[in-house]
Amino acid sequence: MAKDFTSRKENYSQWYNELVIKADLAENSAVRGCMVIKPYGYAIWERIQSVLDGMFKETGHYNMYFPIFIPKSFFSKEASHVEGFAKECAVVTHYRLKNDPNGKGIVVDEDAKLEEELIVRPTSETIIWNTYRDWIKSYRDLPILANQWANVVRWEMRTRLFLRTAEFLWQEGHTAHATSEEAIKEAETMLGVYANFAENWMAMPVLKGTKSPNERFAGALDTYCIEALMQDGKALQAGTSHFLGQNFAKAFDVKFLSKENKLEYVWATSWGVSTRLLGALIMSHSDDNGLVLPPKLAPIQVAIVPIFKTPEQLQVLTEKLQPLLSQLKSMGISYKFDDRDNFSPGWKFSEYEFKGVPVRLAMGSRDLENGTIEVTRRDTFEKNSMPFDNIGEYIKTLLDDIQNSLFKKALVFRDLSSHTADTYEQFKEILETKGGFIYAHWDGTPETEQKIKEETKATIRCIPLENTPEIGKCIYSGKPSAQRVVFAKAY
RNA sequence: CGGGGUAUAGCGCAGUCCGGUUAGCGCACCUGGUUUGGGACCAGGGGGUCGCAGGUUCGAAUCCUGCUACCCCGACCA
Repeated sequence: MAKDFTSRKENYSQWYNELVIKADLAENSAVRGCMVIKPYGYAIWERIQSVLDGMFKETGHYNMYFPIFIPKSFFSKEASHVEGFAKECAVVTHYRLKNDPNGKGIVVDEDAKLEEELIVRPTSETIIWNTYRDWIKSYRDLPILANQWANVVRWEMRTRLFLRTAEFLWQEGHTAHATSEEAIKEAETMLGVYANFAENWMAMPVLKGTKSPNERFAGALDTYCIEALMQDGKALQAGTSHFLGQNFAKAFDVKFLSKENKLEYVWATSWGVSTRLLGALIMSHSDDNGLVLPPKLAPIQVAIVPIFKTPEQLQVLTEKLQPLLSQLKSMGISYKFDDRDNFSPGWKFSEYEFKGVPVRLAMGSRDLENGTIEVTRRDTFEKNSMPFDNIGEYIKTLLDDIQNSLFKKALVFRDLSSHTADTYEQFKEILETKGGFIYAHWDGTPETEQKIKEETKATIRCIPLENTPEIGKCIYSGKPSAQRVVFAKAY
């Protein structure tokens, strides 16, 4: 196989970029920091959307849509929220252009200045809670379990395809509850949905946990997250779910009359995942030959390449393969029958490898004589000549097998890349030599976390939920600690 | 906003130091032919205000001045 990519181990960033371009997922746009998602990349996003949306509906949620513009005054009502986002907001100040009076081109019409500037949403809590005030009067109006699929804009200084772009696609759930307990349960439920999706669909193991105060969402009382480990030993936050307490209800004056006829503030959550999941998916499984997609999310699960010289030969192969195509269709397996005559079989093989198609079938005159078909799996490159009869059933089990083995492989990698450190020296050495997740004791103060971040670039990725309490001493300050937390360098 | 770099065909680049015919190469594209079981080959062809503006010169992609855009490393990234 020809090496078309920079090796993962030599230059991870470059490998990642080449992969995204070559697999035809996305490219940089003419607009700084923004990305063009190409049809193949978008097809994967649509798979992610459809599975997640189904999970949301199953847990009682529904969709809605709010404006992309948020009046500046809304934005400043929750103090820590505005502080968290102020530095990366795009602002609309005018609503009209005009021809340049001095000659060429077009200029902003200064007469068309907005009385109040509009913020292009970096997230929608404020505009949604401003509306919830009108929707919620009684405990009978609760809960609201709403979600929105949308784009948001965060004006980042430096961007990377899928991982951090100035504009990105995501879903944001915004729920309203009568009690604190119910809201916390909601935040935890949605974290569970995300973890389930990551592990069982993306084949990507994740740690579930809560964020330290430093890393918490601006305006939240508690932030739950799932953290995944990439192949270069850096962590990636793959999804978050926030318990917002009554912060937004108080900021937007959202109150309801309880059963007891008492006026109370509403409890809130918000939760989201973005096109960053595509970045996570790419980095979790891909190799030096291109993308590797888990079958459950692959837009094309099986590529079928007939090998022919003449139209007549293609005709024979097409007829022979037709029952298999029907069978795959009836089994709900997505396939592409690639009978293009302007590309050689070798070209097609490479293309499906770049694109991470889990299973490739090839059939030519030799197979016709022998009653066989060639089956190649993308994750291991294992290639077998199989009897053509009943190949459909075999493919079904093979796809399941690939899905499972991708998860297992990623899990083994994560376990091998997880370490414990008991001293600061040990901690720094692991960071430099191995990377990965480091379980270490922390005294619980933002100051210590900040110091460690400044000195090592590692941050607390999460305080794991499934963790046995263990008394110890903070690696930095030596003060007592009740459990280990997970440190890593992060994207 | 600091430090470094780049700008030449759709993409990737050479040519610039040391000015001199008609600006070149690979990929892609078009035509014809031979090919097709791991990115085929041959022949022919189309495509360029050399980032922008000024200057020096008989002559500028090349030298000088100014500007602009983009990339990389930092700062930023709930």
